Amino acid sequence: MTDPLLESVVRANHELFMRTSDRVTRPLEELGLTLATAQALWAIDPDRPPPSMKVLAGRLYCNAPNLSFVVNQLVDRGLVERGTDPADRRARVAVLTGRGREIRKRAVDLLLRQSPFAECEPEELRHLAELLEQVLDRSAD
Amino acid sequence: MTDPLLESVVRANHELFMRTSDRVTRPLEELGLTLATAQALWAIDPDRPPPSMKVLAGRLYCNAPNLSFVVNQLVDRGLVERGTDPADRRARVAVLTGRGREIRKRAVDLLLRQSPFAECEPEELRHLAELLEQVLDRSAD
DNA sequence: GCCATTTACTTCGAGGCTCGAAGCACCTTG
DNA sequence: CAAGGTGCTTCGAGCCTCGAAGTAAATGGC
Repeated sequence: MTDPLLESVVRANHELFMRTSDRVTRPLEELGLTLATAQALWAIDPDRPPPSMKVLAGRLYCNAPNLSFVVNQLVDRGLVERGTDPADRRARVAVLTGRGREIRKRAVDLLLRQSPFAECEPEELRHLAELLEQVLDRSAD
Repeated sequence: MTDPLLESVVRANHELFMRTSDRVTRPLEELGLTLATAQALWAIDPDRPPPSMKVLAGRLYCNAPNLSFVVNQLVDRGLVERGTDPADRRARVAVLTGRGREIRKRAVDLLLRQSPFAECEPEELRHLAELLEQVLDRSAD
């Protein structure tokens, strides 16, 4: 009752993720980052309004205490500052510092270059992007 | 210098993995598994000769001590037994027990059903499988 | 055949990640 | 204004991961 095609796709998805993680762990250390902090940094787009803790936790599929822990690491490293949302004074937002923007740029660049997808032709990438985004949209909660 | 298409693909791949992990953690607990032990179990194909610790560690992108720890959990739960490779008596192999085969089947089934890819049309799956396997092969070490 | 080296694995200890429970501050509803 | 809900943090426990060190077996040089 298991679809071999589905199994192949899911396995490939997992393996591509793990392979990238494996390749990237060492170089990230030189930026003072772990995989968890790098992903959190990636999730803070400097060109958009700073996200609240709740929004960030949603993006990273983790819960509030975990996110608090990770953001603390970024704050300790001077990459992020906590702000207060004036519209809802309960909410804290994560704001990138100048150094945060710089390190984020380097971390994302590293993640992309080390990914097996980096060797794809533009045509393949276009195709993959379309298919994967479609799957993501369709499974949106 | 960052390719938006590449970024989109890498991000989608990561997100699909994390979303699956998130959905699957609770149900796996009912099988007595964590994500780490489930992945290890998945990596032991009952229809192939039992893999050595070294081979398993390679498949899971982890190092030897980590794998030892994870396999110990599977042994403690009665899902795996350690054997000795007669061709190289240094090497230990991971052999699924009867219960191991049963739980593995259920765990893999769960992983596939909960994956966002489960909602794909056969045509999409075929397409994705082809593209992703190609990326994997091309980046093989 | 013997000893040094290499390989496969395990144990141990430290540190990072993740989570539930509990508590605080603020918002919202009546 | 009171009661309940929401957003976040702290705390403690458990799991995951890794490097260092140690054991057993295979390999290579002599």
